[in-house]
Amino acid sequence: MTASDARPTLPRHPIVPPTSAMPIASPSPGGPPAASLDAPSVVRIPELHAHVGAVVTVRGWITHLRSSGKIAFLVVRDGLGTVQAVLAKSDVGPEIWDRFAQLTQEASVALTGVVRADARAPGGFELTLRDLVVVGSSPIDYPIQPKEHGVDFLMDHRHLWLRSPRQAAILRVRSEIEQAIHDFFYARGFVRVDTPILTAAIGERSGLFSTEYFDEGLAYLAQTGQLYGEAAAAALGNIYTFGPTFRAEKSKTRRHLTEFWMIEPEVAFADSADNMRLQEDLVSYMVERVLERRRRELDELERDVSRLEHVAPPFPRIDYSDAVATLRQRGSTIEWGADLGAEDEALLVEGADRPVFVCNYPKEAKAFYMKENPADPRTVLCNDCLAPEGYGEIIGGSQREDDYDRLHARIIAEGLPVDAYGWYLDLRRYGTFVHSGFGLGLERSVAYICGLPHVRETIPFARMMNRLRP
RNA sequence: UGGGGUGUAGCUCAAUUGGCAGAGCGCGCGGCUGUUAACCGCGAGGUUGCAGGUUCGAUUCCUGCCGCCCCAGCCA
Repeated sequence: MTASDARPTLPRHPIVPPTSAMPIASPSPGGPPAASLDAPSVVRIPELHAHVGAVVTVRGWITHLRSSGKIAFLVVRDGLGTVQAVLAKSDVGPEIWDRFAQLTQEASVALTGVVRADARAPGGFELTLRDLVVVGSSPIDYPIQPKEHGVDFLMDHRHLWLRSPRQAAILRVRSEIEQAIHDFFYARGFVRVDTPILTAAIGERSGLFSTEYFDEGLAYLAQTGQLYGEAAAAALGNIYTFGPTFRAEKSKTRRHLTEFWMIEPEVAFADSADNMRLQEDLVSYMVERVLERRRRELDELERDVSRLEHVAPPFPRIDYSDAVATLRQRGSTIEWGADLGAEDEALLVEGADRPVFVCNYPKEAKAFYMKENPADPRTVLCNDCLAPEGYGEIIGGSQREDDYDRLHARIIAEGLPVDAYGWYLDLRRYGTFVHSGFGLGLERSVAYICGLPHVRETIPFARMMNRLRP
């Protein structure tokens, strides 16, 4: 089975403007923002520049307070941006001045004032206050200060940590990547298929979470939607799944979560080479979208974007056997047949300016459903996609075994319960077809693109061995 | 699960050979009309992770346990 070399191009026209904050229409039904003190329009902070000279209201949370006797500064965050407001005692009278004195970090407020361009203000614009209303007060013990904190403390206060600019930037990039993935597949005619989270024992065999399931015994939280995706590919041609997945492995590393999000495309009549082309196109598009639309967030994260700008097809392809030879030359003690260790992966990708494919691993190192390599039956038709800068595996993919007898034999050889795989084997009985797919780890991809040291910051509320709350 | 590290004020961290428990930030009070993690003065704030041992005396040395971090394995 060969694939066309022609690659469909994605539509370049953005679906939404490439800004970090969408313009929000004025809630006043009368039309354009009014500059009247009687009816100040509510404005989102990124839009303030369009209201210079007008009286507007900004609603948000206090992030910082500074007072200098008769003049005061407060910084407010509305979720889309931050702006400094200035309060002069002589301008507002004692009542509002007293209200300022009672403000605390993270109190929610409505600030009304005149928008002014001022070089002394962070961001270039500020609000000269005329009125200040406390919407929700905040006790003085808000735990997160504008200073360094330890990771454990921050994770314990994750529900509040999210409010910090860095964390908000990460979540914006994550959302952009998710949207880019949907747009990528939609443009190529893929159908999104949602696969079950509660399953009977099936799929890969390492740690599974279980729960009681009525009279059916134990149900397991899905580790992959792939097998279901294969069934859907025979119905729809090109599909992808996008959802949470669960691993009860006792992994404590910067690359592991017990609950993470995975994108699993499955393509009918695609071989392993087609599969890798799809992977490099997808990863490149994700990076491109973030570079194009989330520059501000990458700046906030101090990401070295030059490390992302070369990410484009084709990615280098290294055969597993060649990789082992290269690694041994560079001093690794790896033996043919073993999976690549983290150190080996780093060594292989060293100096690469884009992700690298390692192809066709030994059969013993990989899952039962991967298709035997006709050119070297010791190996299977598969690939890992290794991100540079030490981020490691962000994708694992393979061509699937489409021969009934071989698949049946592999299930037996692995000691898996054949009964449970009856429906999966059916896919090879009723019109078997060459097909391939892969699993892309969302959190690892976000960590790579954002340049983060640990996946725990790439998801709003990380689930790890020792972390179930908040 | 294995290897390495770490645990002291709300937070981030000091504490000499085993000898009075400290600083910065935050918080309270006072001062200051352009601050940028503002600044200046005063003040409150401690079961030194837990249990035991050595010692005249333990934050410091020893044993056990617990939490967390990093690395490895499993994987995305």
